Amino acid sequence: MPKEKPETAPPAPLRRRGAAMRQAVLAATVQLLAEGGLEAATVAAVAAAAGVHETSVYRNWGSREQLLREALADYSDQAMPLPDTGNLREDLRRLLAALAASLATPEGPALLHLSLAPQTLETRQSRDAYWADRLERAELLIRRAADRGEIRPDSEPRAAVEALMSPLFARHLLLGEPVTPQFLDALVALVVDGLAPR
Amino acid sequence: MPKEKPETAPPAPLRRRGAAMRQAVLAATVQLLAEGGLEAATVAAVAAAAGVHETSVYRNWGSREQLLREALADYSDQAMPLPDTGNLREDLRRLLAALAASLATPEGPALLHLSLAPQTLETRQSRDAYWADRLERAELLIRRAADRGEIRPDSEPRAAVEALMSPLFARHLLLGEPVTPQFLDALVALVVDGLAPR
DNA sequence: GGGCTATCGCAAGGCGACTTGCGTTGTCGA
DNA sequence: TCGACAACGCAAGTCGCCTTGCGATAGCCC
Repeated sequence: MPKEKPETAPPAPLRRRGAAMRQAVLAATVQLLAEGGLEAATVAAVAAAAGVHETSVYRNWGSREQLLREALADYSDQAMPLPDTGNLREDLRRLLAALAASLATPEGPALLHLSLAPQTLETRQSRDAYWADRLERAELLIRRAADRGEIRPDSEPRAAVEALMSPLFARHLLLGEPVTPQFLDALVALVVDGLAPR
Repeated sequence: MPKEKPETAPPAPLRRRGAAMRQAVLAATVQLLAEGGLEAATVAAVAAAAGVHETSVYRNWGSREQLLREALADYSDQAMPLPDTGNLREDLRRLLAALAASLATPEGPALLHLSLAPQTLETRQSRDAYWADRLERAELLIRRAADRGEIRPDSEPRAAVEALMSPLFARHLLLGEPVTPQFLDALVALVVDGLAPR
């Protein structure tokens, strides 16, 4: 028994079009993704759940990859806060904890895995931009600390950010190890010490 | 014209079996992988190149994933040297440079991508073990430096190793950025400073 | 309200991964 | 040397991803 939004849709339109259809498909995708992970969200399953034909999915998104990408982009964008406590170590701890938490949801690994599937030139560019943006936002924390004189001015924020964030990805993708608070603390301590004035 | 090992194989067996067949398939896999990357190494292509039927591949390896995994494992195992120059910074520089170089070959990304394909419990365990082993070997460099008194004794080698190696993976997998010598230097400098006595 | 067009449903089909049942051939041991 | 059995080839078929051509319809504009 399919759920119906209690809206002004009396007998439910037999054939949804345009934005309504896209919305339905994206919603179905997110739901299947959350329930059964990546492999549950086949195009056929999504189309059936959305009450839409498979062809429409391909016409609107081009491929399964892009469908999942867009569904996840809609869903997980406000996942990286920019704390500003006035203390670099604390800022970094909070940022990384938030990132680790979002990676621990069912959608986190799905987003990661999508990011590394074989790609075309254009999807690869948007992927690169997506992650580069996330790194840049984290760099802000470090630059602010530099402005405060908390760290030495000749440091390389980019290297520090990658040294901090990449291990979280690697633990999920390659090591299969959880990101413990202890590990996070050790990581932050290492990098903050590395940035500190001598 | 197929190459023949100059051995005691007079008219070349029309139907290779056992070890001979496995060898031929693995060799064909590595070659296709190096030539055309992951997507070129389809099961049909590998089987054809090896002069073997597709069915034999599935009977011997179970899946394409495992075939590629085994082919790469055979191929890329002696890729992580353990330098011992007596200087931590130099040791790390060499280790990471070697790792970056091996990731820059056609087989490098293939190995990475295989490592994160959806896995069964057992393949995931062997993958975790594979990478954990590589991290542990790198930890040795840091422990030796600790023994030499080059860094402070209460440091966390594990966090340092992950902070150093993970960015190389992440650049390949998520950022699509090359690992430049400058970046490597900045990374090593950051971590070595973080480990140094105050 | 009637007509037009972009959009959608549908059927058919290709491709690659993977499976299964059966016929065929190597190869090793009696 | 000659079976016998394990190992391979072959054919047919399933499933998921993806494409294409055609007919049907929803929705917007007049």
